[in-house]
Amino acid sequence: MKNITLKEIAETLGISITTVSKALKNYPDVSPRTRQAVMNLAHQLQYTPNSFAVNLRTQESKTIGLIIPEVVHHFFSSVINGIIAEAEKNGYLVIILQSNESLELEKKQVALLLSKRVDGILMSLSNESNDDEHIREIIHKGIPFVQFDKISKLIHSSKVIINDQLAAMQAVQHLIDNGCKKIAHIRGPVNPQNAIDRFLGYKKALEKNTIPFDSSLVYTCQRVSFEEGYAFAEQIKKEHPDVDGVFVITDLVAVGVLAYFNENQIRVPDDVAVIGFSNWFMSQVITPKLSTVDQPSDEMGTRAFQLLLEQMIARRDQKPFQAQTIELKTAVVQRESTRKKS
Amino acid sequence: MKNITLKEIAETLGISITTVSKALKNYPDVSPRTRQAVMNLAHQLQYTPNSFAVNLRTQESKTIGLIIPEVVHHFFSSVINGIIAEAEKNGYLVIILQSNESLELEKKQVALLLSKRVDGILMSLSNESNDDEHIREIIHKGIPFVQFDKISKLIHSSKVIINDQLAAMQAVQHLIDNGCKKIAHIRGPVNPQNAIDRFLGYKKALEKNTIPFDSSLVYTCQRVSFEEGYAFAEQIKKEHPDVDGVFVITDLVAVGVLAYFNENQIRVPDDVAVIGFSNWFMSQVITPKLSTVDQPSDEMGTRAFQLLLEQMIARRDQKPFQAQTIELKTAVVQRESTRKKS
DNA sequence: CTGAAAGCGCTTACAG
DNA sequence: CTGAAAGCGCTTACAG
Repeated sequence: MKNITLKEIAETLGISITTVSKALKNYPDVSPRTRQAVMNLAHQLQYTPNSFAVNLRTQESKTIGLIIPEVVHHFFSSVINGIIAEAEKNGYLVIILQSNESLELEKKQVALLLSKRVDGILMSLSNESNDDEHIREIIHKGIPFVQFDKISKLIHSSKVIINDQLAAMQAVQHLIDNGCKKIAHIRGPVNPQNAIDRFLGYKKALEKNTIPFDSSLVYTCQRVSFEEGYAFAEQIKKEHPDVDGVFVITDLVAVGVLAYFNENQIRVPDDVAVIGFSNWFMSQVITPKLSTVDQPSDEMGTRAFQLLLEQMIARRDQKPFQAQTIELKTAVVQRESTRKKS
Repeated sequence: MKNITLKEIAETLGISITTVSKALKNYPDVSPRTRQAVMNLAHQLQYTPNSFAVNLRTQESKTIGLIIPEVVHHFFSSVINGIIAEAEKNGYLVIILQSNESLELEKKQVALLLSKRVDGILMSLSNESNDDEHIREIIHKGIPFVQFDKISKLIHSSKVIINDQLAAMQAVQHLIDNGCKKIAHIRGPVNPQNAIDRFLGYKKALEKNTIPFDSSLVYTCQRVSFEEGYAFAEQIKKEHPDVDGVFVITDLVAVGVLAYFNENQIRVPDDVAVIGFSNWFMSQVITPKLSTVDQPSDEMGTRAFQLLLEQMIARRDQKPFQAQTIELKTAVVQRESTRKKS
């Protein structure tokens, strides 16, 4: 089936393409009669503008790119949800790419989006990202760009984040308030800023409560998986049988910890209390229900898109734009895994 | 930063745009020297073709659209994963839209993708979809189209599915083999084909085992949520205290059922066995671990894209194309929620 | 081997 | 109020 063009409408009506175009776009300098005739015919023929031509003419595609480490991930899929909803509301479509936590893939994907000439890019960094060249390229090209969740502090751009350090401090304080004396931390990989910040929050909380920091109580994930949680739980119990609290980088890993404890008759929270991070759905349905730090994922997506939109508009209108950082609120959610009998 | 165009390369080199274009695309009728010079300069200037112009010229965008009921959903997010990986491998980008199980939104999204002139559309129907007009529009326009998972039998297109009826039969047979005599079914909404088929599979399994079908044992979800599972579990126990097995439309709902049973000292599987569907990640970490039907989600995405690609290629080459249906294998996964002591 | 020209389908500054 | 024309940046059939 052929697509209708302005030309066909113009020919049918015996007027010029220019006038048809103007009528359709409600330019004021078209007579009401002509406008009406054009509108009617366009509607009747179900005319839709050829977006390829519009893109070329206007130099925008009303499409943005999103690069995210993983899609099958409760937190990230919720962020995606927020982004695509907000984008659609504003007439934008979203191309989603998954970096799989690989810097190499991430670089390729940035190049891909750049060559596709998306109007803007939203990004959460992969764990391997310690090299910023590809990101600087985005900014250097003047493409609107917003980082969220896993960001690089070294890149000057808009950001939507939480205060990971504070949130982690509160989580660990929560363990301490529940009577924990010897707290292990299963941290994320070495690169990501949020893993670093959560680790620093853990340290600070100990310090504040004059609990000595012991680096042998810190376990570092590579892939941030359920399996690692399980394995580290075992290792913790072997190496430090007297650990009575564990603060875990994210819920998925914490669930692995619980699985090991459950299977080995280690009572949670009585023997060891466990707190996760991110408030994944599964945390409220497992046994025992996992205490965690709630992090507004949907809102993170929404706000990230809004920030990007502001920047895209400023760019189109050739107005200056100030990068902004939005910090979202978090909250400790107490469930069974930390509720010690007192 | 301005983008480099063919024109600039041509002017710098003192040759024509035509020749630059041909050199870059490795046309044979360009002298090696010229080609080399063009290649060098293009590389040096980091030339990337303006995809807007290429799209307009070639009438394709190397972009496909995906409409899916929900993103924050273990099964669907895994399918997305399969799709975007396979698409990227083949040089395609994916625009993702979420219908939120709303027919109205779904229709808008189809129109949006059509007006964006994506090269193809991949779709899993919303629960409300009983009206096919918007889908027929896709096919009528000649846009390559593949349905997966939640399909309409009435639409003639390529499809990637599982045999829901058979899979459900096997799940219920599994309950029967484990000694269940009175089996309830928490089914999906009335519209979706897979909810209908799973229900039919349930009926068939009963029939085959000469267990009388009792419609009061069938409970119908509206939103297919954890909460509904919880509520129906309670209702089942009130209305039919002697039910000893429940087959649930999907794991998320089954987890709700387990939650109610756990909280009310109803022992699973000893008092009631429970089997879900789809093999969500959380099913293996809850207590008791949920038996379910495994459904290859990643592969479903991969195959759906492959089918779409075949059709896109056939269209480009003006070759005929036969719609195909791929049926993927499923398997009952036994875990704790059905392992009765015998 | 090279290049002038047409054309993809729009938008918009400009002339009348 | 209407329209001819230029131009966005490519690709490709065609001529030389």
